Amino acid sequence: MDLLLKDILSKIKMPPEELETVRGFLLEKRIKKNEFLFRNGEVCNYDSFILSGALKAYYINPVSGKEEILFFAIESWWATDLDSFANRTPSIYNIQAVDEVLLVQIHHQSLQELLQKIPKMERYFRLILQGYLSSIQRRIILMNSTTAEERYLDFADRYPKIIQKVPQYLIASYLGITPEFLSRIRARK
Amino acid sequence: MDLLLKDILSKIKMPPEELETVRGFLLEKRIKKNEFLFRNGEVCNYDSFILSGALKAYYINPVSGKEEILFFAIESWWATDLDSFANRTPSIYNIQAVDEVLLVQIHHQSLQELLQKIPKMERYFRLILQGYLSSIQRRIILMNSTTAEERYLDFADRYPKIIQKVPQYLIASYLGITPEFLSRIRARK
DNA sequence: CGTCTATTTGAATGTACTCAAAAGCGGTGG
DNA sequence: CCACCGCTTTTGAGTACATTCAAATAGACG
Repeated sequence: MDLLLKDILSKIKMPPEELETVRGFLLEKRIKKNEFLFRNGEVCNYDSFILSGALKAYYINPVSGKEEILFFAIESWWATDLDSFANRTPSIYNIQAVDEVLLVQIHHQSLQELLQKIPKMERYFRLILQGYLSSIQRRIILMNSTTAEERYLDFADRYPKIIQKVPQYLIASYLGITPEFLSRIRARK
Repeated sequence: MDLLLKDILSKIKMPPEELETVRGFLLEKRIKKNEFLFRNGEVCNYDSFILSGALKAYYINPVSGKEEILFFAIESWWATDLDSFANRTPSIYNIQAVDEVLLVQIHHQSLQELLQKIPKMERYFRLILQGYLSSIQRRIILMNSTTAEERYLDFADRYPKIIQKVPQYLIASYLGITPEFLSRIRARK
């Protein structure tokens, strides 16, 4: 839990007693390998901050019927389907534990109350979103302007921790290529 | 300017006198076809809300040397390089007017003051970011799981206004394909 | 050790790209 | 009003990057 409180303090100023109030809205949760945070079709009720472990978000390609990775999330990241969480709509993807994961969660309803009680937290979440928007935009640029090989090298460079714990066929899926082709890319280095 | 104030009221509650305070932080600006909002390498000092017209954001592919469209923006959208604007770093792309554009702008410094004076605006901008994050994530899914043809049909369907004003080779660039290939796609319908 | 899953290798194929050239189209000036 | 210019779109031929399907290896785990 402290990892989250530290993250908050790194982004906004907050006196200790307010921080304790924030703590009161949070829940710790442990989920086992392969368990789901939520599934396609459910409304996502929690926003989850990762203390340790890794999650994968994926959807099923309606044409091929295969799993496709949307993103991975590791410690210090928030993971949710924001559209589902914020607008109370069924999620279009799944989030599942890659290994054992320790989380801090906040329920949708609690978040509304927290934002009401401590409006400063609006700023915290705005800054979080801002960071994600930059990184996802960077990913779009990468997808449009580079070959699979460059994307793989960039990913390996940027997220070595993920490469270590996640099987190669999931990395391939994240990069938008087949596992066979990723294998060939790695072979020619 | 009213289009923006209406947008704010559609997302958060705000008494008229506060809304007038917000107005005081804003500037109207008209830019001509092909003029730039900012260029690659500059720090982006304004966040701009579009009242009318269309903008394109693009970067130069370092390998091919060609322009690649990151996004288009039309009325009721905010346009900026958020990373540059928020973190005072040089922008990695350009934003240029596709036709004559009417904007409401807020300077980076003014925004800090506005957020201080009217913290409710944190919420407005958080909600804006939330919407963009959802739509950009949707775009990633589309890029990974569909062919160029499906992407074009989806785009044509979703943004008919943009199709009307933007030349085809820019649409191709946005979709991550060559103009020749887009031409062939359209031919086979 | 055997089973199940993940990775690698091979061959044929497809989607999209490159380069080149032709055709279309809109504006401007003679 | 037509001719020409510059720019966009289309068409053609050859090529490259990445996929599919199939089969062989390699690894992990009970």
